[in-house]
Amino acid sequence: MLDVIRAAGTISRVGLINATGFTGATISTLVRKLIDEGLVVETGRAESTGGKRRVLLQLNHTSRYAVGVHLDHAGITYVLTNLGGSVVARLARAGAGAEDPSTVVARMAAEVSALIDGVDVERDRVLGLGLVSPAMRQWEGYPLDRALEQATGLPVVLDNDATAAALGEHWSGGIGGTATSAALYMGTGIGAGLVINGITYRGTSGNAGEIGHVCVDANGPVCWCGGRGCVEAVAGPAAVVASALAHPELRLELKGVSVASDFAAVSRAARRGESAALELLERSARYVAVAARTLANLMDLEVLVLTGPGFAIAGAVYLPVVREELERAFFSRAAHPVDVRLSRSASTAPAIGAAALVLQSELVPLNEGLRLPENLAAAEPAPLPLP
Amino acid sequence: MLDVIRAAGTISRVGLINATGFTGATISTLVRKLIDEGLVVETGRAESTGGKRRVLLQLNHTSRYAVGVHLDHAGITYVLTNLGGSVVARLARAGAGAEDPSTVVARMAAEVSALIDGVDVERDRVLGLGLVSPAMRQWEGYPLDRALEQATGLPVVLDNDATAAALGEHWSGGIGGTATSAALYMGTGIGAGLVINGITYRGTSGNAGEIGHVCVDANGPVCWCGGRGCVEAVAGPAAVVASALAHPELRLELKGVSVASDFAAVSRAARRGESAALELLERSARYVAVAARTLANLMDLEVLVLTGPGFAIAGAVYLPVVREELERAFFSRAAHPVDVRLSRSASTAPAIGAAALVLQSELVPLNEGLRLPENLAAAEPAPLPLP
DNA sequence: GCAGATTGTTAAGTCAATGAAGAAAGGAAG
DNA sequence: CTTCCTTTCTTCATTGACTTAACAATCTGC
Repeated sequence: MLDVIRAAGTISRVGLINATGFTGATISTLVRKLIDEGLVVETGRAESTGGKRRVLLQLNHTSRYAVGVHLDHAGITYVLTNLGGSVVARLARAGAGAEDPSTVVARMAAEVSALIDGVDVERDRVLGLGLVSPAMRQWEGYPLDRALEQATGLPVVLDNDATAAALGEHWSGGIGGTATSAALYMGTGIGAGLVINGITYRGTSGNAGEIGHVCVDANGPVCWCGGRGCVEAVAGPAAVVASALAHPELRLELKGVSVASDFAAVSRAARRGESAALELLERSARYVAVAARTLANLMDLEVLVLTGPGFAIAGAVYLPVVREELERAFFSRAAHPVDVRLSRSASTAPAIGAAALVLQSELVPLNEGLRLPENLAAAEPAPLPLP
Repeated sequence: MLDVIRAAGTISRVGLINATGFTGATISTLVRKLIDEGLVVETGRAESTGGKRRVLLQLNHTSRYAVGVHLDHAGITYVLTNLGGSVVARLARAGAGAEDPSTVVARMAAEVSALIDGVDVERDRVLGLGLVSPAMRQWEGYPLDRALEQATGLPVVLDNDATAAALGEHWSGGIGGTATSAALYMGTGIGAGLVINGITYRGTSGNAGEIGHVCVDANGPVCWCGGRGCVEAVAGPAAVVASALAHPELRLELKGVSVASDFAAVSRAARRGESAALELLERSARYVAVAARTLANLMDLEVLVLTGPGFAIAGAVYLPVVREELERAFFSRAAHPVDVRLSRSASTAPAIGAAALVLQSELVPLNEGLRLPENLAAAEPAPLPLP
């Protein structure tokens, strides 16, 4: 319901009737409830279609907020977004380093407070805190979400970068009401987040969208995952950096500090016009494009967004290549195109996506999503034969 | 609800409470309704867990039936299945050939009647007719489903082979209650059907699961779809047959009659021990396995079933190769394995799947499935500024 | 045979959504 | 301006799915 209003931007009650299939009566009461809660406002009138003019509705963007946190090796990024997913405050601080978990949590809580107070948003308008973090090194077993919940007093939602980014694009990226979209995320590796009918698809063990290990060359080099020719091994950021280091003409300031910073260095070199660097990126782009086509064919995608720090810096190289591949070879292109776009906020996508997770989880009732996994095989005692 | 009973095989009311999350009261009334309708029967008691013993429930397999029809170039296959998806009658007849659509429909109606009457099943216990057919040549525009509905007096459901086969395996293949499963279907080409949480995923334009055009070699030969190195172009049945025809040692009785029969000939040769034929199939299997890994990684699959006429005859070659690939290189194998199996009824899978479509559509209420695609962008007149 | 545990049913209440009826707002023809 | 029609939006009684609470029915163990 809210998702439909969000997708449309501006819509009337009659528009909602058509979009949702509910009856006028239902829409009427539902909309009034949303208006009473302050989530929706009436913003104007449409031209008449022969009778009474329609009243137009919009999300009340300033009625609720969400905090998104991207915890990474390099640093911690905080954003505060409004109901529309727009960033209203931003903060970047040092990463966790070797600090003690509880110390970091305390610091994060303080920094979140600073973020919220800095723009004078009332605390009770903040719905919660979304957190995106890589599989954390020595934090094994530490209940990060519980601790943060305690320390900040906000509900905490956890997820991975690609899934969060996909939801962030769905929520705020102007994707509209498309049924199936995906976000290609390039950070240290390559991942994909999948959004189907407005809800994220995570798969059996939360690893859906592992596009990094899609095979693009059955006879290619062996990947650490056990397969051959995975995109990540052939064309991921680490592979690009490795090629650059091995390249005779490319003696950049690559010191193997981190994959992310070295990949950025290669991208800068390409932008400066160094053809060797550009070639490396274009080669990578061709493989990534092939993996994107594979994904689009399997899921019958409508929208694909390139996002994450990797595409923030090198998106200009990748976008045309991926777009061309899908225009030329997407299987269902006769039925519909795949809209390939570059995120407008690729570098902060994880943090924004983390905030979107909160908006989604707090505002979309469960029954509008997919049902919970059914815990079958519930202990059943042995059956006895009938008398 | 019915799906949970089906998945469990035998389950008590308390088991249903745990599996569905509903309360005892709800289960009680719901189960009584199902028993009154004859869909479910009480079949025994479980051992006590300290108090009253649980009453065990099962689907009443003989209470309802469904007809599945596979309309193909080679012939028409009919099956009648019971509520459990087991075949109780089977019929194979000549294909449509160049006959007039209305003639074929009349013949099909007669053959369906013969099928049902042959095993003395009451007509009103037959829920409907599922139909699987390839994109039909000159039948363009003919309302096949409506005509069949008229001629047989049964509700008709249409779908494609791979999707139907996947649902058939989900319903009757002993897959149980797994959340995500897929069927790899090999007929004239290669396709995949996806079942997520018991409902089929079709994608934006009904083309989801187009695994035939997953890329397994970014530098491979150009496929008719526009891409390079698609599995179907590199290792599909047609590619295997083409290699066999070009092979110097393999002068089989291949006359290029049809891909299906020629692929079967190659498979028979391999089974006879002709090493050249076996090598061709094993090469194909390696590529198919790689595509299967790609699919499993993207969807985070739990179960993958090989089915369709292609695997019916050559499954023994493909199964171990696919299984090995997924055991060795499936990304999430640490979290859970992918159960790869060969369908027990691979050759009739489309027909059985067609029947399963009926069981699903007639018995699983809409609200338990995914919601309908929302037709957004409903004509909205131009907005006027606020006064 | 009785206490305590467990299973299953019934009855009353809640909540989301609906259909039917009407109120409110506008346009067009006289 | 009045009358009539269309369209939008609301109100209200009803339905259906589900829940809580109380109770009835079985079974085990002592």
